[in-house]
Amino acid sequence: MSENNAQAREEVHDFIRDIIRDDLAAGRSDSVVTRFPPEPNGYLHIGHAKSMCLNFGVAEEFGGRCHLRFDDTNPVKEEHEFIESIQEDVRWLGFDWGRHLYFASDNFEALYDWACHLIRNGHAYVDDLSAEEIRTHRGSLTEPGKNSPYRDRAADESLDLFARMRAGEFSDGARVLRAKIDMASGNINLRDPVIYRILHAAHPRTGDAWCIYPTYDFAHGQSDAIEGVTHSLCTLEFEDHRPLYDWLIDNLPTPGRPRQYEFSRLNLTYTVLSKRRLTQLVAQRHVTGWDDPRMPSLAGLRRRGVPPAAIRDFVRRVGLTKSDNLIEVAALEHCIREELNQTAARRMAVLRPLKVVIENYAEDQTEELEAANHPADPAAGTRMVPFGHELYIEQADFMEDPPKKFFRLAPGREVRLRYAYFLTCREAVKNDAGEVVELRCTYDPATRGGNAPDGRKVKATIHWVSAAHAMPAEVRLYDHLFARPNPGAEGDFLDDINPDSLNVLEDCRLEPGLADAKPGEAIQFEREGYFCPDPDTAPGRAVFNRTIGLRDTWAKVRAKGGK
RNA sequence: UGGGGCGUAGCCAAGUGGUAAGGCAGCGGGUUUUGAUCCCGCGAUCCCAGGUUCGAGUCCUGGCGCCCCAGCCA
Repeated sequence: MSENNAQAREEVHDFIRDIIRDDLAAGRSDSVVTRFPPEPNGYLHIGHAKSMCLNFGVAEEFGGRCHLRFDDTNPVKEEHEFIESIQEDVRWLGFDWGRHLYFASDNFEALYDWACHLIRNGHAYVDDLSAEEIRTHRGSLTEPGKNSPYRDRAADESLDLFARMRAGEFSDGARVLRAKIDMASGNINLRDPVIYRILHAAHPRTGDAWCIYPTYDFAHGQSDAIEGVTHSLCTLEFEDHRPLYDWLIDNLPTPGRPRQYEFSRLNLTYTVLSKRRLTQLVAQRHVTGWDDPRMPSLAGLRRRGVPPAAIRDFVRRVGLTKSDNLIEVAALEHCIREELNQTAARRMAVLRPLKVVIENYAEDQTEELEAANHPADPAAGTRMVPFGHELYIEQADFMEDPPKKFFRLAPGREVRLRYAYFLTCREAVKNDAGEVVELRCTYDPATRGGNAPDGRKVKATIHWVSAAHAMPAEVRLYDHLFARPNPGAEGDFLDDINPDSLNVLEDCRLEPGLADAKPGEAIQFEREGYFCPDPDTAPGRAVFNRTIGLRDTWAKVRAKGGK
């Protein structure tokens, strides 16, 4: 964490920051104002984190400011729920817009006036063509478009019609306002783009005040200018819009001259990051909601237990360019482990319990053993863990007939119980089905704490929990939501959903101190991974999420045929 | 056959004419009371072909490949 901050303080270099440095040096700007401009039609995801880290990061590095602005120009898709969740997520990621919270809808009146300005100057006209007709007039990628028959109607007539559009005289789609640019342009965005449409829909903020709404192109750059934004940073798909962005600024009496620059969006393997697809996953119940821990949404990552610092670090590491990219989730997972390794307290928890009876440990005896909260950080202190005649260990830590490289418990084998004693397996008790259901073992009282006075070594240390003191819990294990690296690359992305992305373990046994774990608190279950209490936790029902497992080289050895 | 971008290792990514950083993944090895962490070591004819230059990933010319654009979405 402290290391991340130290790195963040070093001067960051990428093409956007180079441009800004140049702008400042050349006097093209004397300050830096950026903005993070979500549309409130869904939850924020890790792709947005890249944009936030850039916009808020740049503002901080250059002593400027970053606004949070909602691009709320399409009432049919936008909802209050999203306005709330987005603010929560931005704060959680660690960013602060101060008093600079804005809405494009705050500018509706100014935008309307500017639209009239355009009409008066012969730069816009009301078109009576239908959506279908406009489309056919637009031409194709290789053929120029045709002028609308209404293109040259008098400014006064357009002004009158536009006022009547606003007054609600026409139905949805009956007319639109178009910028008058060039129907033959190779850039389709310049073929008289629609800048206002009729939408008889209630807006989350302006209610029924309007029935015409500006399009993105007519709201975004102007809002930038009104707010005094100097650098409008967006993703590559808007590169084609920049000539229109500039054209509008050039033809309107805007107070400032914002410049748009584009960078490539983030893509992750085994993940889907388009709002359309994420919305579909939620709506069709493939996940439990936007905050399902398998979702790449910030709400999902938060519930999963991913620390915001890990996300910021990840974004820093993947860099900023204009190249298309598909980053391996392993890179994200590395950042999560790195952060959690430093911050998470250690505890013991048995996920798939196997009962161990210690024959030479008195049935009514109990003792408390000291365990480090973070072996690499003495300042984290220690805690006392109860020990007794019956324990639970991990089923995977015992094999009746172990392969050569298996170091854990087996009949006749001795291992160390972490922070406790050496333990030797004497016998495996089986049920009628032939499954091992209990281990009869003995311990060596001389090895208290985990070291043998005679210098005897063991090849493995395993975790355990006292049966009499254990706290029962449900633990949810997650895997990638998609089974293929690039979901939907061939066919429907829904067909690539991983059927085993969620594995619920209902009968786990936890070290009793875990009853005090706070919601969202990161804890390492030793030898298993990083976990955190889920909000589904209720009195008498503990639920933990596995944020991510520890790296598992044993799994690799096993997979390589070590069997 | 239009317009706009992008091509450096399996995945990201530095490099701005002087002889290919770094991270992730992978593979070896060491330490270890977490098969974790930590530490050490290993990988590139820079999309291709010509050209300019003493010298090219960087400059020029010509190709090839990939991405985005024909919403009254953003």
